[in-house]
Amino acid sequence: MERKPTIKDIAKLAGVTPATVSYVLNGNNRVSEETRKRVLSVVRQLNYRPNMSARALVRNRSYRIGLFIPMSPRAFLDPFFAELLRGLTEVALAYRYVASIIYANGLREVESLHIRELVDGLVITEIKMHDEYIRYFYDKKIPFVSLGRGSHKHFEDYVVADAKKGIREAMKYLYRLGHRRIGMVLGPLGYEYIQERYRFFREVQEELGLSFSSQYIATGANSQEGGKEGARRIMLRSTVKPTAILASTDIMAVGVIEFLQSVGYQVPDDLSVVGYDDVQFSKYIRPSLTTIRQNVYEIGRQAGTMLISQLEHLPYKKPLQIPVKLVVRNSTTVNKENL
Amino acid sequence: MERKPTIKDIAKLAGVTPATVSYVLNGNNRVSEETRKRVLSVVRQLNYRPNMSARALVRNRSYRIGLFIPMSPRAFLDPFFAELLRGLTEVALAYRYVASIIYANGLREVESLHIRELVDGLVITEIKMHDEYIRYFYDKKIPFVSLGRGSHKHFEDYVVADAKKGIREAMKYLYRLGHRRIGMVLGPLGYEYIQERYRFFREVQEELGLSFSSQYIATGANSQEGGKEGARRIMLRSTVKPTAILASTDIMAVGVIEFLQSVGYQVPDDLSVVGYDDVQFSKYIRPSLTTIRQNVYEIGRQAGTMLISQLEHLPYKKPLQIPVKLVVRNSTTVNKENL
DNA sequence: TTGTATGCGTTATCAA
DNA sequence: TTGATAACGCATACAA
Repeated sequence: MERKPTIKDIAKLAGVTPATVSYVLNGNNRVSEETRKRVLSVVRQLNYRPNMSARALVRNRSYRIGLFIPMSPRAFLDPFFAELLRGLTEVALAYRYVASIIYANGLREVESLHIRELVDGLVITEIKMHDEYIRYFYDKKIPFVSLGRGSHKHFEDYVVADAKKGIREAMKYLYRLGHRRIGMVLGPLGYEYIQERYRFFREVQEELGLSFSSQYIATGANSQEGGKEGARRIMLRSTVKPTAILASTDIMAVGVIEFLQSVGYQVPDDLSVVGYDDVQFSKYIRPSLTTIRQNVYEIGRQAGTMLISQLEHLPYKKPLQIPVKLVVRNSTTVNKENL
Repeated sequence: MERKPTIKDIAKLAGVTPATVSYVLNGNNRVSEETRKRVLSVVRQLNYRPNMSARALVRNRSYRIGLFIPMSPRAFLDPFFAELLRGLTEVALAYRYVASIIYANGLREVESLHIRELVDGLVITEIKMHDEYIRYFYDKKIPFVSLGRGSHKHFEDYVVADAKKGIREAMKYLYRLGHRRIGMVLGPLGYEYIQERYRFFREVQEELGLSFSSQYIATGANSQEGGKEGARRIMLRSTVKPTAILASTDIMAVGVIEFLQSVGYQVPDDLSVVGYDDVQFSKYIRPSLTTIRQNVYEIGRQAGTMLISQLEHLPYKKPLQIPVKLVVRNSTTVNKENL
């Protein structure tokens, strides 16, 4: 009979009661060094691992964590989430948790989900109306970690990428290539991370002593179409054209390139284009895209660790910032005006 | 006090014992219609939902299912898995299960995972050495559903796409465009789904009365590089060049196109190229890719339903076949030789 | 057709 | 420092 050993088996073999075994396993220190050793040796010997269902029942936990994703066609096709989930899953399994996607479209759908029956806590991504969700989960006392800071005062359980450094690297790189008139095509400003990328763009512009012109800025949907449209507006209304364009996401950069090519510009010879994210297709398009890469997998890992630490009342550092870096490919080159 | 109602609360209010409530909830029909109604009404009234942890403990289940993925850098960047997981997650949640990724690289790593502690069952994807995994899980009596059939005799819990129909549509489409010399660039034949796509290619060739020439066939890694290499070999060794090439995956098609362009061919004017899968980047590359689309989301849903039905001993149809369809974009056009 | 009693594997309370 | 024992919420064998 190959039945899995239970806490009782351990207790019997170690000559103690289940309670004592439980104490040992849970780091309760009101137990003598001697019995602790004895118990642990039996645990190893039988390769005992606590039954998570039983533990879940008595501790009123599910040992599941969720990656909260706003339901939208885009969401799941975005490799960003897949990478995130990979990182999250990995730390989850290490702690004997399980990570799952939880998706819902809007707070009303969230209400109907009975989130606490599904998971012990959530990692929420940089969704639209981010603040609303943060407040909601905060008020409902649903444990969560946020990707992106939000605007709440007393909330520090978040992980962010060092977007400023990314933007700065990209801009400095363009600057060194001789670019002075740098435009930006932005996604919807309702998203915190878009706002942030724009703000840093402005700040770095100042650092570099570049003048600002609203002619070179356009917003649009976070899509290929949006990128095309943004590029079109910038190119049509500017008398002196920009020599480089930074897009707030890779997918918009694709649109930018497409528009430029459609009206006869060569990328990067006539105009350099930089993306943001480094999603999978960035290296497949022609020209391959120079872009700012976030280590999304690492973000997932850190967020997962933070969430589980919070759930288990373990100490942890918060908030957390993850580095980013510029990946140079073929959509950028020297500004020939300066040659 | 807003405590969640338990089975005891229901029992008390309905004037029965917890056992009776349990019978009603689990469809045990040795209970009178009258008490059943009474119980159900109380259940609805208190919005009672069984505690899954308790149920998990007593039934020795975790109510988690896993999507088994061979750990590899490629795996997670592949939108195929993301889509699959989306479908799986959706049915899982409907049944109050939770879906998670389980990844491992090789059977040895699987061994160390204690899979049955993590999940009640798996959906396994079309991995290399597929058969080995099928046999392993089969022998270990770990419930699972396979994507792709494998070669086992008495195993029918699988979901497949109708690849033959997809290949046929693509080839017929090329045929109608005047193409007669159609080549194929293939990924590693160790994968069942690659073998299958090749086999159907051959069968449809016969159907269409096209002659076969091994000159037009090349295999390589399932990657952009592999696609380039395959196209190179086909183009170098053939005296009469093919007018169209079918790639076994989109990513290989990208490589094929890249090679052709690099040696001065125009796609689609000189050569038409067709991919398979319709992953995200297929519409972003230039020319955008004509490809065979599988409804991966639906495959995920069906596989999930099959797995849960198996776990819960519900009746279900097996095996299952999902339709595919050709998506025509800009990498294919009429064969000008025939104009 | 329904109730009683017991067990699932842990953790936690209270004594000892 | 340890042991009995009672929960946790549900399912089920057996009795009534």
